[in-house]
Amino acid sequence: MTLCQFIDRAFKAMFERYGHQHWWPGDSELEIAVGAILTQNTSWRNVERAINALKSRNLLSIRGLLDVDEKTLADAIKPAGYFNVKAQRLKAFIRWLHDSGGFDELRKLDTYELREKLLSVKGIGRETADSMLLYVFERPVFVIDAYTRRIFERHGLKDASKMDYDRLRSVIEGCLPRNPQLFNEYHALIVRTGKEVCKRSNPLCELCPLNGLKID
DNA sequence: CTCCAGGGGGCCA
DNA sequence: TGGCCCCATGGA
Repeated sequence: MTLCQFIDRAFKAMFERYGHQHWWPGDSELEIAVGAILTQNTSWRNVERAINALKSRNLLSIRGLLDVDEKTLADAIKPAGYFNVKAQRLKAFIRWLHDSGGFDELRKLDTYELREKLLSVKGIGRETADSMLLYVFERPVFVIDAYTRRIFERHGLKDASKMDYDRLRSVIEGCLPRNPQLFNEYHALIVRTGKEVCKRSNPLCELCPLNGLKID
């Protein structure tokens, strides 16, 4: 099957298996954005602990993150790992967010400009920027992560795991209508499928809902 | 014990 | 550009 056929059928297969994922888990724009930074190369379970710690210390607000010193912040987010770099990244992000006038002001920018601005913040790379664009700002951006690369590679897209981020993103986006709701559900289903059955340690993926789907 | 998890920056050829 | 190393906790 073609790449676009695979993309279409894969979504249907994953959705039939797992249903609506209700992403991004988080009660506010800020919580989603903070979670996007904290989850860099880190299990979501550990991120939840760090977010809960931030909440219990009343730090999960723009004011709170702006005022807290980096060492205190690092101590609070310890369970998420890389706590020193992530404390730096959160501080850099929150300063930028504040200086930019907050989420409401940033929403006025077009997607391209907003993406460039996000990428200019130290500690926000392409995946983190795209996660925020999709799940905070509801823009039709397809998030590429390790699960996405692995699944596409396994199902016949050669070198998907090595392909340039933006190239893979545009290839996939080219097969889909620019619908933020669809992109939201699609990425969430990929992560769900990756966690559930298509792990790196389980290349056979016998229970994978995508079994039998192959790109030519 | 080892491997991995919803990456990104710095450095160097 | 592309490869390598560093960051760090907690579960399997």
